[in-house]
Amino acid sequence: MSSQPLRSQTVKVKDVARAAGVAVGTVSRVLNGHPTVTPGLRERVEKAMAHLGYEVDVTAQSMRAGRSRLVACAIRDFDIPRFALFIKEAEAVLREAGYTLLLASTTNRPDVEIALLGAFRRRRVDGVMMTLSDEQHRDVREALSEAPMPVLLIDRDSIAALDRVMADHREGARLATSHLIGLGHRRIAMLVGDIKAFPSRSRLDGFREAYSAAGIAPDPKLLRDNVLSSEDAYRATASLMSLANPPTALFVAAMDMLGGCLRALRTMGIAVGDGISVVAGSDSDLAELHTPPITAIAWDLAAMGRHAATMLLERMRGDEIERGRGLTVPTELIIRGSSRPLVN
Amino acid sequence: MSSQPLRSQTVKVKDVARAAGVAVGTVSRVLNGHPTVTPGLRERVEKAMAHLGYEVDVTAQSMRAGRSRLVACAIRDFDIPRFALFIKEAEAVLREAGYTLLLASTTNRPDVEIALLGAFRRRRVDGVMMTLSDEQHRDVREALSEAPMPVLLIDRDSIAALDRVMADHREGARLATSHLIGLGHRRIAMLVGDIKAFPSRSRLDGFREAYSAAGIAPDPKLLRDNVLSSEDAYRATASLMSLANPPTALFVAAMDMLGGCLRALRTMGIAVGDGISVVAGSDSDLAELHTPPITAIAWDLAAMGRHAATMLLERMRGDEIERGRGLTVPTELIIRGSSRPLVN
DNA sequence: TAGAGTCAATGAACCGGTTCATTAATAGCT
DNA sequence: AGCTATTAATGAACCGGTTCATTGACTCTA
Repeated sequence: MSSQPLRSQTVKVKDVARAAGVAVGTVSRVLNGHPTVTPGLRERVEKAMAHLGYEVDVTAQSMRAGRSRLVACAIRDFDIPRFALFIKEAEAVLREAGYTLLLASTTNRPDVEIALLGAFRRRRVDGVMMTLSDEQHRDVREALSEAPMPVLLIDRDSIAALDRVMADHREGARLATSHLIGLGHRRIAMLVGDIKAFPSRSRLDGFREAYSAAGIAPDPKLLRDNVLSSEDAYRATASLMSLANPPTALFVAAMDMLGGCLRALRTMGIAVGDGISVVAGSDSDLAELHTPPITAIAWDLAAMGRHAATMLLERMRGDEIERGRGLTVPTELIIRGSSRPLVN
Repeated sequence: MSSQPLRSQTVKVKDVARAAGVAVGTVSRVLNGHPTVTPGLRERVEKAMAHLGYEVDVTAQSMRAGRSRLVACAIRDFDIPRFALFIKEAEAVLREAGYTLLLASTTNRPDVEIALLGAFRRRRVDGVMMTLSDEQHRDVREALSEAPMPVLLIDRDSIAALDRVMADHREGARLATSHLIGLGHRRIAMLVGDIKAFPSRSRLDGFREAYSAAGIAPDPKLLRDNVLSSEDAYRATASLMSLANPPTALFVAAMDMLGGCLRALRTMGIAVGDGISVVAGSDSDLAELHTPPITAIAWDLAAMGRHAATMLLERMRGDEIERGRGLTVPTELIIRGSSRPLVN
């Protein structure tokens, strides 16, 4: 105890071994909690490590082991409030299990998705969770099938060989649409995102299912897809409300697009509830606290994040599990004041 | 071109070298774009790499180089909508420069912050950007000063030796408070987060500055600190409005706490604007689209993210720059309908 | 007491790149 | 032609851990 702990920068297992009077193999075994180490020796090694301020070099461990204890998460845009919750919960579960989360944005482009998968395998990432811009894209599917590490899809379903965590958007959309039809609405406009991806596709399915269950048909002119930004939602709403025969209800099914829609209605002087009924495809403070409060579809993104991380951990552990498990989180409709009976 | 590209899994520089009829050193130099390679050889090596499906092992590169091309971002809670924007922009700048972002949540706890710094250095992370729960915490400061990689503080200012990117919360709060005082308000309640951290501390400074500039003193009973969750905001608002002599204006200065506050006001049947003036410390869809719209302080978090990444890149590049640069992003007050003249 | 069996400890080899001292080839100059 | 200067290419050594065949000490049994 005479000297200061040395600069940990340059302390290696070899130095610890020398200080403790053991072989490097023994230090390594102490480091990894291997059981075949005599308690006395273990203590001596641990003392030496503490005294020298030893810190293991994870890059060296990774290179030797061929794995990195890194899990990558690539989503189309993490500037989506609800997605942050997903990531937060997934990160907590992964860190608890000794993994570190690596984050990247795909900007919803197939070429970026492919490039990122390449970057992840070069980094010897142990697992990936990601969204896909287009589930049918050939090159992306090829890149996925060639990936040496397990990949879990976030809110995507069309690759049966992979694990998937989804929300039941179809049921949510069906509930929302039935609710509006039940209130007498027949001309319901729908704003969705990219139909090539699962969430918008299944929302559209649910929408149509509700219509056919009621024995009526939706007006295709009232459908707006590819609504991916606030500005898109603003424009779509404005154009819909400018139609000669405008909709009586607006189902803003794309995630986080309510703001743009409400902005347009306000600009045009259309009152939510009275002038038009509105249902949001995802819940938010805005939906809850708007006047009137907005009826919305809700699901547990925190649970989705936890499930995603847990499933991926099981897969990385190499547990004997069937290939391609799909887990669907339920959706519910929270009825508020923005959806009202149709008055002639 | 007779055979299929081989499994890249096991192709190493050695294999590429053999196939191209060159030494491993040459392959390495081609890989890294080193200039001293004859064009003909370079092409042969590149052909061999493509044919064999060669992929570098980044963990091996990291171990040899002692750096990882990884930048860590640790913030208290990334389930804060505006923060997602910061991360998104920072990630884009970093990826452009060849770095990958590593994400972790500190849950605003010093022990987690210290543990994460340890994990980052063991991973040979090249740079860190992070928030701090308590800028004066001794152990955290020690861990920071011992960090071998550059660290940039996000919205923190008290460690002059480190690079920092901040928002001008003091000025924002001063503007907001002056605005309310100008409208005749004297009993302004303030909800802030943790005073140990820069944002809340400087907001409080700005608040007091506005009061003293007006030659009056705030009522200390109307200050609520440690408002860190929606529930905290709800309770703080409810308790303030239940006072015998309640405030006439509410300055919800903590980030993203407007929802909890509005929920409490709605529950108590107090009308925003008429019953009480409200100013939000951060802008949002909710603030903009509420009825009435909420006066709010805004700043450019995307720019903060870009600046943070850029400054960190400069530091990692080892540019000759002064130690501890601080960059402050301006704040502005967006006046909307929720802040009204005091009527007696 | 000799021999077999058990098990902790050892340390060289290995993971897959990069680096750099050395070698070889070429160009330039007188 | 002969010598030097310049530059490309080589490949062994190295980065810092982990692994595993081997060693050696000790226990147990006959």
